Amino acid sequence: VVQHSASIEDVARLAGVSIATVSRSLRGLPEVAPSTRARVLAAAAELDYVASPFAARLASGRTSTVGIIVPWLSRWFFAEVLGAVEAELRRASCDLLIFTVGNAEQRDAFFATLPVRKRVDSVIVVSLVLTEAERDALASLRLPIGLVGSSEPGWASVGIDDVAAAELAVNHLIALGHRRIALIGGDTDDPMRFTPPMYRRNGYLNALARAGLAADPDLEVLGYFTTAGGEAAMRTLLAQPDRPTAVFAESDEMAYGALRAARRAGLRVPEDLAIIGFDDHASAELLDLSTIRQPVVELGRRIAAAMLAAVACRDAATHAVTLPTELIVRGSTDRARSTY
Amino acid sequence: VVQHSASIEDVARLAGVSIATVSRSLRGLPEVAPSTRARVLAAAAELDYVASPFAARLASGRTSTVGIIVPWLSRWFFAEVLGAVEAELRRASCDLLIFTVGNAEQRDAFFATLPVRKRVDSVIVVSLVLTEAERDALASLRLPIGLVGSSEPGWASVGIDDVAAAELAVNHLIALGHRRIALIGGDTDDPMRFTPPMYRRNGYLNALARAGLAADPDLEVLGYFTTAGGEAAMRTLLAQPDRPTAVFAESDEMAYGALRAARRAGLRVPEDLAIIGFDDHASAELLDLSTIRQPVVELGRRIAAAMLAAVACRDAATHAVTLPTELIVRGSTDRARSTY
DNA sequence: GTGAAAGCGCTAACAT
DNA sequence: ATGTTAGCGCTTTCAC
Repeated sequence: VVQHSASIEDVARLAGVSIATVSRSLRGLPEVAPSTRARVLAAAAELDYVASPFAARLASGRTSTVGIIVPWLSRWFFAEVLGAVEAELRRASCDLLIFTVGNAEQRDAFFATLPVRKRVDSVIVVSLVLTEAERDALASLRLPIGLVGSSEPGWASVGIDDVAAAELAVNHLIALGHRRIALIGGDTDDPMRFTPPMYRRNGYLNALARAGLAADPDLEVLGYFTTAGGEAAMRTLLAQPDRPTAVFAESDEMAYGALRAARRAGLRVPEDLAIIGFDDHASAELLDLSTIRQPVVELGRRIAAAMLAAVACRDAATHAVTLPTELIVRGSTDRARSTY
Repeated sequence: VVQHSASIEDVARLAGVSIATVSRSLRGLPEVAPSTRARVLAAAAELDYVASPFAARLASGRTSTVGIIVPWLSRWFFAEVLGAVEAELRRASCDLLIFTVGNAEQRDAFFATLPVRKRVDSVIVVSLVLTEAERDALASLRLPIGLVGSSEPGWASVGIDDVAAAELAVNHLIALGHRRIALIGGDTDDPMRFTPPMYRRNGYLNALARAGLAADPDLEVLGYFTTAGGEAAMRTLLAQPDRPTAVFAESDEMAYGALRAARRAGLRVPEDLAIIGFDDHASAELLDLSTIRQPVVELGRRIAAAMLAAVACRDAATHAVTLPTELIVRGSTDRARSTY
């Protein structure tokens, strides 16, 4: 005989109370006599009782789970955010449901069918610029929505100031005396529409303008946010007659590719070519790459907390929070800071 | 008025059938007339109906979710496995519940309370060597269990042959003529007990023995599976009077640290010091690091498929699958293979 | 402070 | 092939 695990009725019987009292005691509701609660807790412990979450969810209408939509799981930034979100939710014993939408097909499928329906009570969207249709689709859920890396009136969001951060990076290059500064970026017309490329490019252009430097379209090359793409982009840049002396890559991974291309071309970094990235990815210190650090874990923690709060109070949590970034100078832009 | 989303009754009414028929039609059960099914499907589409998973789970007793226990989310290997598992489960419209147990406290809490109880119908454990108590705790769930990176009689598992793979790496160094070969490893006595350190160290020792080389305890240093740890370990090794000429690091991330320490010490790689890692981590190619490639995505895909199969048929899926690894020779051991 | 009872929205056994 | 009905295991009013 398969031993059926204890139900609320078993606990009620053992404690000599009704199931309503068991429910109230176990959830810590106020209107229970301390002595009763103690008896119930003891009975529950003795029977090794855990409530069935599905029964509770069905009865209460609350799902105690939040959905999170991410482009990928295995890229550093997303894995880091996800870890922070998971940790924060676990503390509130809330479940996390992950949806990866790494390509257009998955993304369209997600917004067409909205597989979160009837199974989460809030949703977090990471690093996606939403189309109007997508925004409407999410809004139709009538659930609290939290954005990481973008913002929307009426919805909670956390992010960094990508424009200002990119300016910080490019200003650093300018301060070092560079005048021909290239950009290795993402596709601002990408149908997948991630947020960073648009903003970081704007920061790049702002910094140039402010320094009175002309923006040269030849110095903007796509790196597609991959190391291989960054390498190809760098090769393209180095093939030009009037080479840049410095490069701002919109992500560290693209910067790694740029570093490699530079090394393969026999250029010294930073003497012949200065390179700065963006993220402060795990390997950036190792590769002695200057970069912009963003508080990745904090982004995840904050948005998770905001969603928990939003579900708790029906109002709440529609703030847009901007977290600070930091310029990290290493050897790829400044020989004096080199760790070698 | 908040518009309550459609329930199965609404669909039944609109289609002019009973709720049982709706349920059968929507789940694709065989005993429904094609014309009836069409009417139901049309009604469901019109009402934009989605079934409540919680009601279905409560009624059926199946949870359609698998739990996965991982040490961390943000390390490359785990993120990669997780992504593969998620993709495979999503295709079967199965949910994934993640539990990170990155430190002893979390790990103990997990096995003490077993928060998967009543909420998953199978569980995957990634890269943990289970204590007897932990194994018993999991067994007490009476659920299909799947292991990645270890194995257990009666449970499904996928992994690589860590011993053989480590031998492959060390044999490569031996073939290049090295005689003093160091090991940068994980702690085999670590209370967290991850699987790789034990096996990979055994492979290292086997290879030495087979080549008639004496194992020198001074050449074994802990790198704790981090880049910083690997760097510290390498420094320790380089400080010795009779330096090693080659190093096998049990992970690429430790190898990165070793590379850095070597560079800082002014040593040429591979001429003065050959370094080989393990994983074929995303940055390994970039850093021109020789390594052992393991089929990370396939590990995840396989174990997920095994769990789905195990839940479908009550028997099934207790196989231990070993996937092949591959020696990747790059410039860190063999100048001729250098990409620079 | 506690209990009785009516659901929550499905599935599955049984009846037709 | 379809309908009826009894749960699944909780939460939550409403009485007491």
